[in-house]
Amino acid sequence: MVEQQKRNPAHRSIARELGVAIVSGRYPPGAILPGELDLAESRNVSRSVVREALRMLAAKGLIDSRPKTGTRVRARADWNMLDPDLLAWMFEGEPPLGFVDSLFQLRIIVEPAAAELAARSRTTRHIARLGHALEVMEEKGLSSPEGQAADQQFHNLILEATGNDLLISLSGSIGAAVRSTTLFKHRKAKQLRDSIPLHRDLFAAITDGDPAAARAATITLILQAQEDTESSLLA
Amino acid sequence: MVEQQKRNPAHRSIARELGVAIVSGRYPPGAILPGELDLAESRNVSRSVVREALRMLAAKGLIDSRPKTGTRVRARADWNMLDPDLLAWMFEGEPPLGFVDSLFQLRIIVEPAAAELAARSRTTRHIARLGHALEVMEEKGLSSPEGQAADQQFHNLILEATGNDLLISLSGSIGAAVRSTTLFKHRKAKQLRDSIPLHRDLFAAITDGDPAAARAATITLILQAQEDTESSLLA
DNA sequence: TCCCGGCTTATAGTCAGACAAAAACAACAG
DNA sequence: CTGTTGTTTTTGTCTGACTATAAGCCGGGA
Repeated sequence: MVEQQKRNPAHRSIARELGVAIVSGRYPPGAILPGELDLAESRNVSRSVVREALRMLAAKGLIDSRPKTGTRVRARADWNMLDPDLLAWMFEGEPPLGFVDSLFQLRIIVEPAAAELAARSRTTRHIARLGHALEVMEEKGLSSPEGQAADQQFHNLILEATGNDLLISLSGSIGAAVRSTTLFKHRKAKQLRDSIPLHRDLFAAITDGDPAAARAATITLILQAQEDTESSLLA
Repeated sequence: MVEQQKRNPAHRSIARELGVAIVSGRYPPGAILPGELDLAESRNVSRSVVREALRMLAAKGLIDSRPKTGTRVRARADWNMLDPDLLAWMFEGEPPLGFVDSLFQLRIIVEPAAAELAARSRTTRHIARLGHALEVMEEKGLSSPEGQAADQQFHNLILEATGNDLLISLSGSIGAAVRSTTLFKHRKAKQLRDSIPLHRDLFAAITDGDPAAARAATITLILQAQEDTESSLLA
């Protein structure tokens, strides 16, 4: 079963390129990007491709186009920071330290509360799938790609168990960002603490239907991840 | 100072129309929408306009296009539920009751935590602006457009005071959705309880730098809004 | 002097038609 | 039955033209 590699239409890569340029500050808020014709010529693509790329960025709140004025980068407050693409673009370059802090602050707000909800409304189906993900993590270890994928799925399953569509959507966004920070962790840190026992605690709390324990286990888990991540960013 | 009315390019309205059709279930996940040429002809626009609209929907995670297969509606889990446009489209028709519940569940998770943070890291500048918004609310009342705008801004300012970009972005999304539910409240409910005293409590807690009180006041505020909203939805 | 209305003009917005490329499906050969 | 090859449908890309919009200038009037 091979994972279908992502197709790559021109408008997608142009959007990515411009998106990275914007979030990395090369085109700061208020700046006006080159005209559609210039962009098309410099990238050797047609104007339609450029326009479709710009529409995508506009849909994410990054830019605003109007005749005569051109295409202007909108204020950061208007950006859809929780868009998975946008988060991924943020981590293309070096992630600003403050941004990593913001991410963990959001996780520490959302995920413990979600774990609490999950402990209340989980079904046996959820428990089974969580158990399976945990097993994979234990067998393959957290350094392996399979183990990391299982880790991702473990956390996604918890949010899914809450039955709240908005939280599930957050799951995808935060997950994408966490995937990126995990890269940094494993790139720089020599020795990471083993988080599998903590995952086991969390699993037990959810299985037992113990919201308070689920919240506590999640908080511990995130704080540990934060310490590991920050120490590797400073290295 | 007139509020600039929103420009309305064709690709935007087509995107809106298709977006509403998708979130309202007329094109359920897995369904394949009509070909670009059909869409263009039936809407009396050119194919480029349709394509740009589709790119916008794709950027929000709603659809996925590929040659030969056509354009397919993606699974709900892939949608960017926190996108302000998407939230607005959800409320175009009648908002599903479960969705309103999800929204309040998210608010009760995020906003009290944000108020706590705000009480810790607020600056005098924030306090001044919060105070001003509160004054406007008191003078104009919550039934007036100005009062409601001030209410919105009050809550946005709190999230802004946290200094967390991701939370600020959530502010825009949640705010857009709340604006829609507020419409329902005032449309159907005869008498709403006055929430201004609660806002005053919250303001005082943030000014005093009392995180626990800020959390408590916010919880009360949201619960009251939830009760009012749900009673008007049932009416 | 200052304000207002019309003019100019650069830029995004829209249109039309053509060809390229991907991929599902069918037909065919082994 | 299986692998391969061709066919065909649909999105993807290109080109070039025209339209609509709005910023900024310029001139006329209070």
